[in-house]
Amino acid sequence: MNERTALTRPDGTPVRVLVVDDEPDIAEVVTGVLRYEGWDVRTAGTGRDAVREGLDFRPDAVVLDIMLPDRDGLSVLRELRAAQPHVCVLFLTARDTVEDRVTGITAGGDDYVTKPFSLEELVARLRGLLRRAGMTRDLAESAQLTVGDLVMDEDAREVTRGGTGIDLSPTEFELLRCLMRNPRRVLSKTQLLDRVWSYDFGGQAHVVELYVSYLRKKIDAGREPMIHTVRGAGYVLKPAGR
Amino acid sequence: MNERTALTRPDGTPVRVLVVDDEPDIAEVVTGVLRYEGWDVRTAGTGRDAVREGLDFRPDAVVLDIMLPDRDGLSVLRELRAAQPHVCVLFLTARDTVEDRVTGITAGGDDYVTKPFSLEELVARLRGLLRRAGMTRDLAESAQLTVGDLVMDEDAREVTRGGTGIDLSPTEFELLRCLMRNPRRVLSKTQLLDRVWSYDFGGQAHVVELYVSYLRKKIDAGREPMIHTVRGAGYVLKPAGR
DNA sequence: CGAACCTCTGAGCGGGCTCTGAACGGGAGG
DNA sequence: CCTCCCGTTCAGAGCCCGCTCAGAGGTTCG
Repeated sequence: MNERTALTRPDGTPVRVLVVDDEPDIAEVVTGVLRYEGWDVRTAGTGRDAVREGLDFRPDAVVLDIMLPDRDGLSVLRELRAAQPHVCVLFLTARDTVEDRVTGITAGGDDYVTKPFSLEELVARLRGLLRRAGMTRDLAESAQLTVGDLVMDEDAREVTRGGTGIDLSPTEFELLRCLMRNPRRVLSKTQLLDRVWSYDFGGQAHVVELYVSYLRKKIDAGREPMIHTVRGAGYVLKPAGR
Repeated sequence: MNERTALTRPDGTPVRVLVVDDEPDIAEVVTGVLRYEGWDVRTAGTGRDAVREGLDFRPDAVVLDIMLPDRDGLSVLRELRAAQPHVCVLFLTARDTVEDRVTGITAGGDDYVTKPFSLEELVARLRGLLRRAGMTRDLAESAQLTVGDLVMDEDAREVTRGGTGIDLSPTEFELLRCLMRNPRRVLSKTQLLDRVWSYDFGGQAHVVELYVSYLRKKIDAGREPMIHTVRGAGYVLKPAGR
């Protein structure tokens, strides 16, 4: 469990998420990372199971693959919504099915990520959904991350240090978000690779080093460093000075 | 929820809307976007259900398909008005039924949109109806949107920046409205497609880029830019300078 | 019936982004 | 002090993303 982001429902119990995907590998890895976030997770591999679990489990949010073996993800959503009108949905889609199948969905506050996705992004999107739907306890829970004088606004996709803006590329942004959500905790290159890069990325840990180097140039440039190397272990982000 | 447009009734409770359409996809997507606006929404698929829900739910406004499987939308309206004389109605009509069926409706204060419609326009029309009917709490709730020195008068369909008028085509206007209602928040091309373009639009996200380009020429021309590209994420509208 | 406008498609271009490979430097341990 | 290895950084290739132009069809309006 990690207390840093203990995201709970208004009644204090953990947020409930139902994960629906027919590929066991994906279902497992998504379930794992959400459990790690401290949420209450159940899994379904078919549309039928999804509906059954939905009625029983009453989740706050559903991670739903659009392509299911037995039926269409959108019809599953309709059925779930009939019982729980306000449930949040994060769709998983293959790249080529994005345009035609997801029409209208993001307008209703729901969202989607395309396979292959990064876990960091999936979690961020899901947190965003829950926050905007007002399903979390902490109403002050804003889209703002702060570590020392470093501030990230996730909605505006803006990062500032000491008030001055910093431009980041998508990968740099994702990497920094991961570090900022785990301040003072050493993250290994493998962990960062698993969270920030897509699960089908075949590359080496060397890329992490490279992007840390990029980040340092933009964030620590001239100032007191916040990103620290722990030799043989990984990287840490700490407020400057301490 | 989005605090930016928390539109509430005089007693502070959310505005109530009844959505009546027999096509599940349309009912779903309309319901979704209205819930996203923070309103209290119920759905009916037939005229009979609509009347029953209307008597029970007592909505402030009704989104009503004129062509229903069991009965005529206008007769449904008559029945609803018998119980609630002042309820607002936004009709959904097919293009070819506009002339004969909806004549006189707008004179009574109600409004209509033709299928296929854009969600941005539907929401705007509905907001307009409620505002003019005095059903919203905030009477200062004007038809005016302001971001920096950029001002949009939704009723007059006029846009000015720094006092000088700007001519926009219908799509450009709708796109800008969407951006102005979400200042400082990055909107993805998919989100913009879903909100600004009709739900049956099969096209690619490339169109959004094109129209953003048009908007920039008219709004940012020569001045300090307000529309910003966030690579890999989407577009943001911000007051100039920040 | 013609003209102006609007919307969308397609193609080309420019540049940012991501990753590979290699060289360099410094720490740790022998 | 030397060596190995880990980490850093540079340079560059390729790709993808976003911007823009030109033009075809459709619609509206005079």
